[in-house]
Amino acid sequence: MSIEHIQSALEVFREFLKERDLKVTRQREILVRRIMEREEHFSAETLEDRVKGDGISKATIYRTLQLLCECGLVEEVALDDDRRMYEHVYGHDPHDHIVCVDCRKVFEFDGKPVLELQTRSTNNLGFTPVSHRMRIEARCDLLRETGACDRKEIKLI
Amino acid sequence: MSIEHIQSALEVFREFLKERDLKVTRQREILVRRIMEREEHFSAETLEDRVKGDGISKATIYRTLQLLCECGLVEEVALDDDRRMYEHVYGHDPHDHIVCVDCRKVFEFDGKPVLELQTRSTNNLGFTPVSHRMRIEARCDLLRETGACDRKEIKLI
DNA sequence: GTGGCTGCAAAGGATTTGCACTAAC
DNA sequence: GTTAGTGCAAATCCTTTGCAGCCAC
Repeated sequence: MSIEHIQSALEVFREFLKERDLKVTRQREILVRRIMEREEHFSAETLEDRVKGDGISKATIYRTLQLLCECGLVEEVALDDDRRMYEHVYGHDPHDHIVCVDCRKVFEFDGKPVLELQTRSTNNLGFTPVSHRMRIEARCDLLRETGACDRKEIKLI
Repeated sequence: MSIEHIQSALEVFREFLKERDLKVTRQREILVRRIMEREEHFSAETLEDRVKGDGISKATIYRTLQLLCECGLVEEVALDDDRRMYEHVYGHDPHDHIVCVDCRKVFEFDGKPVLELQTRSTNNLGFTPVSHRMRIEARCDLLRETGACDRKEIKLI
């Protein structure tokens, strides 16, 4: 993500904090930068690695992640059943994830069909849709054979 | 679930155990019965409640749940982010879940469209589909207004 | 100066594990 | 009799929390 985009994400977060009478701290700014500068899924632990040397405690990381989710810059993703995983969604198109059961790599695919399905399923039943969480488990064997690998591919952890 | 269905689920489990040279124990049989006799999502903890008085330890519950998932009688469902939730899928049509963000009730909806989407998305990208996990969050306000509530509705926990 | 924020360490809660004993087969 | 299963308690792992001092505003 470009420096300008990171700046504007930071601006969004500052605005959010101001609205709630919360403070813009050194730690919060560093965390936003470190999150935005990489297109990579992360956990509290891997985020801790990214800010190693910046003197930010684990507790602050967890607390800031909550704020970033409420603010909408970050979302929790259903990649792992043992720990919470996150991604920043600032300027991203909606998408969902495929996890390869063999190599554990994570792939993103177009989320519009899922969103349509979400709208249809809920409306038909008398709900107002809010959000969804989805993960497809699959094998990437065919993918590797054909080598037709032009989509976004992200290695988990 | 009728007594005959429970019996046949038990038979499936016994067969699975035999294939792996594992033993059919009192605890395992009781757990299968208690799970099958209710159409209700459950966690290790609520299952512990269901077998209260049968003298089955927490450790055995966790260990048996793993076996039942491998065996295919039970599946983990993405209902809660804080604990593992399960349902038995023996003789059930494929379905996914809507959780109301207000009242936390859980509703099931037809899973065929999601399965089709799973097949399409993975095949297009060169994967072999395995499974998926999905939860839609929504508000059941409209549903309550219209009272058109003829679908399966399950209260969580 | 006030009120929120941070770091630390301790607490919490779900799940797993080591081990001696018990029970299927 | 052999091998796996069980119960118990301890351990593990992720996440949250209490609190005293610190820093943004």
